Amino acid sequence: MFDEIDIHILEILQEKARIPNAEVARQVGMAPSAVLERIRKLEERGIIEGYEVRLNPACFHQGLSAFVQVESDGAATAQALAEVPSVQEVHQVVGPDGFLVKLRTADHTTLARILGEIRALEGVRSIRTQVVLETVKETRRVDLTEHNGNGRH
Amino acid sequence: MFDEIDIHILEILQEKARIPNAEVARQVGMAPSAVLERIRKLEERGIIEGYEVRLNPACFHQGLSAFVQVESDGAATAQALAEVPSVQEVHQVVGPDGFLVKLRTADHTTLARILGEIRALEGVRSIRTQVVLETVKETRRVDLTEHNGNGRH
DNA sequence: TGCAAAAATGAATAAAATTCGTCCAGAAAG
DNA sequence: CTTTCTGGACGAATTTTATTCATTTTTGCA
Repeated sequence: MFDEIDIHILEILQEKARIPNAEVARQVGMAPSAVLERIRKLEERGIIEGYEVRLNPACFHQGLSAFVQVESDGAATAQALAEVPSVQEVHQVVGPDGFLVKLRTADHTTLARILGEIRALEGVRSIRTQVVLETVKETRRVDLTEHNGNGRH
Repeated sequence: MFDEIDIHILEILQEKARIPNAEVARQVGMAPSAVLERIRKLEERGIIEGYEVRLNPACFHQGLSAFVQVESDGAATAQALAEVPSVQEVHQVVGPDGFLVKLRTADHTTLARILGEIRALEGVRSIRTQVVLETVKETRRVDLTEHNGNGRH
């Protein structure tokens, strides 16, 4: 599905996505047009899903994170959870009808309100909340180092 | 710290970060040079932390997610957890010396191995694992809609 | 080996990034 | 009430990129 040059390109983009294509070409030692072609194909194949800006949450009154274990009747709840503002992630986990929800709010007051909303959702039996004191690591990077050379998919 | 034009710019970049600056300028109805200036200042102030490519984890043998509750002696463990490959997030949570770890692996076999590694870390008393069956929502976007107009910080 | 498909190249052109002198509006100072 | 100062925004000029495409090179495979 991709070779070591693609991996190299992806590493560069993973480091700094808003970089000119010509600069990527320089770093991988290829013509800009060839690199452009490769990137386009990576996008077409869905290997690259998109490009995003990483914002500092604290600058937008979103400094408080929490995880909520939601025990619920069924999968219908997932959609409702996903639509709650401040909810960033909803994962269905193996076990007793559980969802794990990650959310971001401004402060404890807002958190309390959001938790109230979640508890009131149709089908929610109980919730257990874990407030984040400090985030030690938070990345979404994919480890590409082990993909050098092979790359079948 | 930023005004409604900055918000507009950030919304555009949040949607699609690898977009030409000239196009952003068009959308906000300003000169490209002015938009460039604003984006640079947002970067300098740390409001924009960076730009990243979003890759499809399934294409890189990272299709299985799990959350691990780690009960540990102290904060020293956090760093060790953060350094484990596959660990994407480490959060210190309020409660009995707990860390919440999010990780990504290829399959159950690899997961089992990683869990073994974590259990063996210095200071780790016990772990509880929740395997993700399905991820319903997963975003890192900041909700900018309520920041229109004010923007003090 | 040799063919066909895929990928890379390099040149040409259109578009974008970047720089910078100028201008304007609001704030602060006189 | 004017003057001065300051921060943005503008837009022209220049450098750099993006993009296209015809041509060449490489690759996979019969």
